[in-house]
Amino acid sequence: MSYRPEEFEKKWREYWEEKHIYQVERDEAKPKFYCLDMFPYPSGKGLHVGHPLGYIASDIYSRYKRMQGYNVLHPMGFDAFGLPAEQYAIQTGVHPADSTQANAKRYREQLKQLGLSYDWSREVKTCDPNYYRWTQWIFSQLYQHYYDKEKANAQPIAELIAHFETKGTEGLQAAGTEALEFKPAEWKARSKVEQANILMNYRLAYRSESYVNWCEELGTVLANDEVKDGVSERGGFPVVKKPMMQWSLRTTAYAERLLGGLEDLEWSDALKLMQENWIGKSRGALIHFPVKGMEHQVSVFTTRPDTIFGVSFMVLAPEHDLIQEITTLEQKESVESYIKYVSSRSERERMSEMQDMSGAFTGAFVQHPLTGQDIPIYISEYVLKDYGTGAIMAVPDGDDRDRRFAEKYNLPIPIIQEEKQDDIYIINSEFLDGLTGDKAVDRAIEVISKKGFGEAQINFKLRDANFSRQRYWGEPFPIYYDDEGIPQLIQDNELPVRLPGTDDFKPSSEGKSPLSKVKEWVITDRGRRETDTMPGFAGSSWYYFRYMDPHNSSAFAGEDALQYWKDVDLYIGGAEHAVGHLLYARMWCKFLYDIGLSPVDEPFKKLVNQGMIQGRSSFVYRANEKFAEAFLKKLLKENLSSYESDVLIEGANGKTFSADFACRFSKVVIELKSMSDLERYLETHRRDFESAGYIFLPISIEELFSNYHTPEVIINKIESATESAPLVTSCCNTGLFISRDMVKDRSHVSELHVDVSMVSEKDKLDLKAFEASRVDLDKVVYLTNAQGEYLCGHQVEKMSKSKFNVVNPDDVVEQYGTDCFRLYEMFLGPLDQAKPWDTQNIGGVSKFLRKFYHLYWSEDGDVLLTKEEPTKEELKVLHQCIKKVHEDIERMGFNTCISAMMIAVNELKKLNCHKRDILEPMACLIAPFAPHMAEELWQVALGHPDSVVIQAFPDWVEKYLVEDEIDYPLCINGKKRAEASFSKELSREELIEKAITHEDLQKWLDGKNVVKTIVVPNKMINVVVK
RNA sequence: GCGGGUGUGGUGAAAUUGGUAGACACGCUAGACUUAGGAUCUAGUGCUUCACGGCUUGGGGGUUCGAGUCCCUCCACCCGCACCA
Repeated sequence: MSYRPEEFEKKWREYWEEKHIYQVERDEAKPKFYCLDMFPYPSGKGLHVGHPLGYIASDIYSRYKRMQGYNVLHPMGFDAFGLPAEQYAIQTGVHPADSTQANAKRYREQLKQLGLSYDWSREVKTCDPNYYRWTQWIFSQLYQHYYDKEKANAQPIAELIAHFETKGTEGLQAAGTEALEFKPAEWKARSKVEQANILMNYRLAYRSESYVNWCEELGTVLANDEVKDGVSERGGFPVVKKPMMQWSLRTTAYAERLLGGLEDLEWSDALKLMQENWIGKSRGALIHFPVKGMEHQVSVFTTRPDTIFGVSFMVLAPEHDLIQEITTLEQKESVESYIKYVSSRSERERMSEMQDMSGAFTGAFVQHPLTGQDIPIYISEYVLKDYGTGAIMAVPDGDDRDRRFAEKYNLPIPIIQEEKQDDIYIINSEFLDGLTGDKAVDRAIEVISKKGFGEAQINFKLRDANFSRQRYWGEPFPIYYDDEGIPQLIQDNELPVRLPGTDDFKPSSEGKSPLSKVKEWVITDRGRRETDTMPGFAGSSWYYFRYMDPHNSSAFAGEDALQYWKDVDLYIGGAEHAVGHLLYARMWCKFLYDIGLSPVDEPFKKLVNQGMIQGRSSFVYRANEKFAEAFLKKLLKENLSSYESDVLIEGANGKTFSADFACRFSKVVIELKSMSDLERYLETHRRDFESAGYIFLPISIEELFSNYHTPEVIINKIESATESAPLVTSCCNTGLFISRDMVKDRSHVSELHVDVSMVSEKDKLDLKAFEASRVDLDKVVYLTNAQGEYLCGHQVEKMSKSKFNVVNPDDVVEQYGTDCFRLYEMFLGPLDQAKPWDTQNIGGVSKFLRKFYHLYWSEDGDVLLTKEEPTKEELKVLHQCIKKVHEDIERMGFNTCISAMMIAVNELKKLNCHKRDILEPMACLIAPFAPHMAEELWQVALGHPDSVVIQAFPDWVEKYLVEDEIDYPLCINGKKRAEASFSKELSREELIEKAITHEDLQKWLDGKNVVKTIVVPNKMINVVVK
């Protein structure tokens, strides 16, 4: 009986499930280990091969830890609220609750099929009312706290009110949106609404009118990390900045701690840097410039206060509050039209025209606090409203943008810096002259603060997170508005505020949530409910706590559970969450820590990003003849003579081609070294060609190949493709080269390359001959026929449904078995590296499993195991393997673990070893990687009554590893010239003696003097000669 | 523009602190035994040379007895951020 995973894998999965073997409870006697995967959003099409990479890695690690005696918490759940389900609902009418339910079910099945050791009894779903009840509860807590900058933690709002009543804002250290100032008496005199507004200025979850990213197409506001390149991350729709009344989280209050906390985390430097950049701390000064002839002042933040003598104009963001008040009558019109122009522009437009300076003069001036000069105030969109103070002092000699602006508007450019020996010195700046770098900055701040028109300041790029979404499928806020419009919390005992059922998910026009249309829900006795919902990151910001105690109905997690499980020891997931989820989750954790609920202030001790598994997308760019000719002319430049000739010339591998063919083909390949070159070329010139009336149509060719077998059909299909019906695909293959003539005349068949899988047996092409003539089809292929010409090629890119390059793991599992799939994903390369999915190596892994299996069983199904004493050699093989696997699992080097086991199996096979004493530990060793086979070997072959899952992971014994003889490379001047095996016991001198007298070295030593000898014990011997 | 990463055979990739470059696999070549469902086994396989040898970790330079690894410099690709004052 040979290795047939399909005959036992399912059996063991059922066995594990029946025995609840992965179910975990608190156990004070054992050390805990919390190993977490980033929970998936259950999208429509199920898992693809990229998903499981991280899951398998964390599963191997969890199983390893479990076998080492840890109490391992390894849960899974679903991030189930979010935009796609709702978009899908709008298109199809399927309620998000239903589609989410169905998708989650499918994900669960697929995950189970991968043999992952999750404790499913702890599953969480963010859209479950028993879950989001606590999301709402945590929101309430945020709402009821503010951030005390002095104590550096969150404090109850009641404290703030007490402070206002006794001291007003005096000595107040609360993080707020705006700096407010009032006396206790003034506070008491304020109306309820005014007081509520003041408190809003400090709450950690607050409502305010702010400039937000508005996405018309999605009908909602988006957080900064949900906007990429000026368009929405989901869907790629345009985004504009727009003032709106919105809920926000005061993430900025935690900026310093979010930055400082990174230090002790075991995260990759790259990831830490991404967070650091996002938080964007910078040191500088706040400087106030009095506006001439008015009470106002323009405050600016600058990191270079030492350039203050170089200021020649000021710039305000077009949204700056002061503009209305300072603009002179003469300038009013131009300022207003400029503001109007700016507000009409999308983020995309602003970004693409970054180099062009635009602006308007307000007519107002500030007075330079040191020189007394009049300095004009401009407005321009290059100054951002929400960074710093929304205004800058422009120093054209220090800043490139300021210089460009000055040049455009003919403003003076005072020279205040000089470069000498790689250092930049300040000049023409009185007391700053001759200073450089930090010294200059410090001195400037010193003088500025002494003279009282500014002070040192720290500034952050991080902004408060927008927390409102005008969408249906999210957590409702536990908020209603009373008669006076003051937001009021819904009491804890009334939670959850359930999401009402409705069939109308379309966002209403003026930026209102679909919930606003559910009248009977919105209107309550106490007032109108908040109709926005929370963003996707709300539920995912604390789910790691819920797994600790998922069924608790009186707390988000019980104290005992929190104390025991504490934090996540290992968190595995994609780098796409580097600044979104991971930052919010850290902030929520810090907040819960501040209010005494979390025992830790950082949730994820160690974090590993798995690399993306990319898909291989193939393309055909179709062009009519003119396009192709133009394209080729560009590429071939002067070579057009041969392009049109019929002369046969010699191609790459001594094969002859028509010049026509060879020229096009090889040139295209040579000129365009990669698909991205082609992409870039086409992108750059696309518009030119299109405007000249050429057709330009990207088509994927895969589906053609999977559905149609003959080249004729392929060509017909390509010809019939139109822009309205682009051809799309779903499988991987290499490229192809076809011309009409080649198809007609089968003698050319050697130049026709088609992937084997897409050709039926009788049409099988002469691939060998083709391979021999192959230039580099993987890069670019030129395709031509009577109707037009095509460029085919493929590109490695993110695996995604929209790119038609998705590979489904089910197919692979069905063909090779779960264990093989698991091993293969790990064997593909280092965990953290991005790699294209490619099944070409999978046979090797499958072979390895078979060999492993047949150490225990013969092909005929006889158990081969013997009770013989293992030899020294066999023990060495085993223990070397154990050691390597141990060490490599610890550093997440799963690919090399598998290599090590392959080596061991090859050696054991060579030794014809079927001894229990060797094979028992081997079964345990492979258990984290291939749990099904390990279980089969452990229980059936080895005859144990219990599961391999709970066995101890084998340990290596050093004495089996020692060698008596060491193979030394013998080097002359660092180059290996011979090899010899010497006893371990030999001294340095003896080794040198033996080396120098070694016969293979004599010809290298002959006539030379030995200058120096180097012996690295157990490693090498080097003789330096002259 | 700024920040980070990567670059090793035909391919995926190995190589604690500088110490035998290419482990382990795929593919390929030859042979064996067979022939059915992806076979298995043996040998070979970085390039080059008849050979001794020479060359080889993106290119160039340096430190060292010895460099994939350290330093300088240039190039290519990938990722993140981006009028952040």
